[in-house]
Amino acid sequence: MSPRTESQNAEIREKTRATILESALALFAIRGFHGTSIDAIASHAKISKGLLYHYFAGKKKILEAIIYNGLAEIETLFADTAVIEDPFQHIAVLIERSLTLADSNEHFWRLYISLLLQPDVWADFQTKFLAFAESTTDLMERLFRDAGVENPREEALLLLAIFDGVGLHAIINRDGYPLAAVKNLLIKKYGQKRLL
Amino acid sequence: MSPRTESQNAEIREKTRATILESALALFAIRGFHGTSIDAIASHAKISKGLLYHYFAGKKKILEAIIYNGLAEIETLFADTAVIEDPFQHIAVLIERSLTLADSNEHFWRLYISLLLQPDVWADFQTKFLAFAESTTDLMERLFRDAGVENPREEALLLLAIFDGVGLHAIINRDGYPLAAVKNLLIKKYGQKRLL
Amino acid sequence: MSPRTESQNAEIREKTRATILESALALFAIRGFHGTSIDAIASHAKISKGLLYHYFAGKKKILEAIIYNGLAEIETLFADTAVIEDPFQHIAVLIERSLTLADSNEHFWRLYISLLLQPDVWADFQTKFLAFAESTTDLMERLFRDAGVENPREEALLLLAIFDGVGLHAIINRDGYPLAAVKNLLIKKYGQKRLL
Amino acid sequence: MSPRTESQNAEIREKTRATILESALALFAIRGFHGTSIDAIASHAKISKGLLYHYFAGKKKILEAIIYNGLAEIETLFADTAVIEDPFQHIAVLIERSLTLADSNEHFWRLYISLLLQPDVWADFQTKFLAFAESTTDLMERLFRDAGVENPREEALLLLAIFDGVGLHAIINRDGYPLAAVKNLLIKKYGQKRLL
DNA sequence: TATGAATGAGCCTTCATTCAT
DNA sequence: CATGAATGAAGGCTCATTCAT
Repeated sequence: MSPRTESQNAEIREKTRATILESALALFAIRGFHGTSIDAIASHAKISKGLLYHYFAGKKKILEAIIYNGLAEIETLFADTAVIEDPFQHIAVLIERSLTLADSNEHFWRLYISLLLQPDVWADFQTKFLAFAESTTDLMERLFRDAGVENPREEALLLLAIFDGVGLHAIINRDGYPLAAVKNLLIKKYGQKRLL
Repeated sequence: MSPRTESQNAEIREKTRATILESALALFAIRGFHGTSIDAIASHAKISKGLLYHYFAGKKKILEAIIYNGLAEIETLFADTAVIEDPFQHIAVLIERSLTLADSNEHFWRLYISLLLQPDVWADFQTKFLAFAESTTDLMERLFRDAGVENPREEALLLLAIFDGVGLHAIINRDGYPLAAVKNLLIKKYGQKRLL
Repeated sequence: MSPRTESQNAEIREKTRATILESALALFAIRGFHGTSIDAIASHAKISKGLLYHYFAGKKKILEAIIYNGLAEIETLFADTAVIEDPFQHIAVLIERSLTLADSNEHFWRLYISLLLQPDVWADFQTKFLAFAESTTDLMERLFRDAGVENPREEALLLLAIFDGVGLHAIINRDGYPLAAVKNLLIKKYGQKRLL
Repeated sequence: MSPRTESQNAEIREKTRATILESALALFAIRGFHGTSIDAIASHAKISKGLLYHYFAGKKKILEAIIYNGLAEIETLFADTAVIEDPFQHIAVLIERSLTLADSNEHFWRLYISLLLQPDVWADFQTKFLAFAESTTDLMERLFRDAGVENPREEALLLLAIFDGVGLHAIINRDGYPLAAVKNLLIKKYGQKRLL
């Protein structure tokens, strides 16, 4: 057999890497970082332990890659909302997308909250996240201020807390949670001139 | 010499037991269940590993005792609010107490959210908690209905999500979070006839 | 209350000591020396661990006392057979008593065979036992020689092996073993002029 | 570099597995199951503790494998005797092989008797063994009946007890035991028309 | 005489990581 | 690129023994 071409190899690499990350995320999310073994990840990804170490230097590096990817995805999701001019519509879109995110990225969500609660696993992440949260809060505060709302800072903090709270409940209750109804209620409350 | 009296022993046992539970909670909260070793708990409690097993049959039993105590404490906190007649005042008191709880019982709070997110550790807890959540939601829904609010079920779900969301943020940000201001905003929004 | 008299104390001591030894024997016999914990012995004897150490300096000392008692009992059992003059009758009585012993002292029997097979537990015992076996073999050999049997040494070794073999099977099969029938067969074979 | 071929791995596994079983048997036999640590087995086999668990899921599984192998070996040893037509010769061959076995498989022998005496370690084995013993007894009874001997059942039970009794003594006395002489005596007694 | 809290060494087992192929 | 055998440290748990009362 002829050897693989370089681009074939690159493709394989990328695919294997993705498989590992998906497997690790699925397990970390449900069992936690310490509760997930390298063996379990390799099994889930259907590769050997040795190969896994070819792709990632250690368990923590896998976690780092997951977080990196996850945050990037989130940033992408919100990147194009900046062009929305009307602050109320902007807020409505943020509500819509945030809650959709919790629904579609359940695993990442579980992991990310867990990591925030247990800073011991990876203190770095704490810092990185707080920076992200800070900038999001600032954006939201600006929107509320532009909308002429009283106490824009507190309203911003509250709405962001609502995102996490609703996301949390939606994930925990899973099938039983009326996410759409709650989302609508929120949009009704926030997506118009007079805050309810 | 005569042996210790039974009450002397009971006192010793109660004290040591409490120390162990406190130590375990402090560690579980920050490092997670799997991330906390029995050794660490024993060291923190300043007792030997062996003695720890004299008090608890295993790591999981410690967790169970912590959860049991924690839930009992929470139920106590809300037990006497039933007598409040005015639904708005009732809601205001619930807001007040819930958020105070997150602040004062930070460790339990961290642990409890983590457990909900990682059902693998103790599936039992999931069930027990969902029942608790269900009954709380029902109570809250009734209050909103009594208050003549539209969509009482969704409003109830939302407010409970807010409790957890704000609690989460308060805990994560710790010193930087203006919990009092957010609490006031909430009370202003919910503690009066016309929901804002 | 008046203090106990010295003789009352002595009585208590003797009784407690016996209880401990019985409990230990029952457990050692079934679970083995290493498989039996001090805790288990104390529980079985319904006394505290501390008290147990008042009576015996350690686990091994308990074993020693058990062996000592057991061997003494066996020696007693055979002591008065020396007066029997007819070698065939003598042999018949030895068969009778040996096999009865296995039946009545099951626990000691189990323990004693186990110790012989696992000399590591207590090498001392090995020596002590071999001496006992040697003297028993000599006695038996003399009986066979007096009876005019060919190969008295080998016959002696064989008969003693039969004792242990039958005892072993009787114990292992317990209820299902026709010990009486086998005993009769043996007495028929050995208790008469012409060996069968 | 390419990974080891499957057959290379199989060879390694088989070899290491055998080493572990041999080491474990040697130690279990002398010190008993509870008296033998995993550490001791690994040291004896000159592998790491971790590797041992790569091969066996636990201490008990090692024991099971040993028993399984041992019983298979014994069954092999007796499998081809069925063709012998003359019952006396058949019995003589069984005597020969049984006692040779005790001599050559000393370790397994020690272990197997110990396990029978201490059913607590592995109750399953008890059952499995009793079935084996039952079928052996049936075979032997048939032989005695074919040979026209009186009380064939009791004679069968007795001879099997003799196997175990002589084996036991041969093992305990080790170098000092005239196994050949006793074996000859037995063959003289049993290997001919008129039982002695 | 009697109790049971307390200790620490050691045991069984798991797991992140390395290495030979 | 890929495998799985191998290691060693650490984790959960047990247990003989000591000690204060």
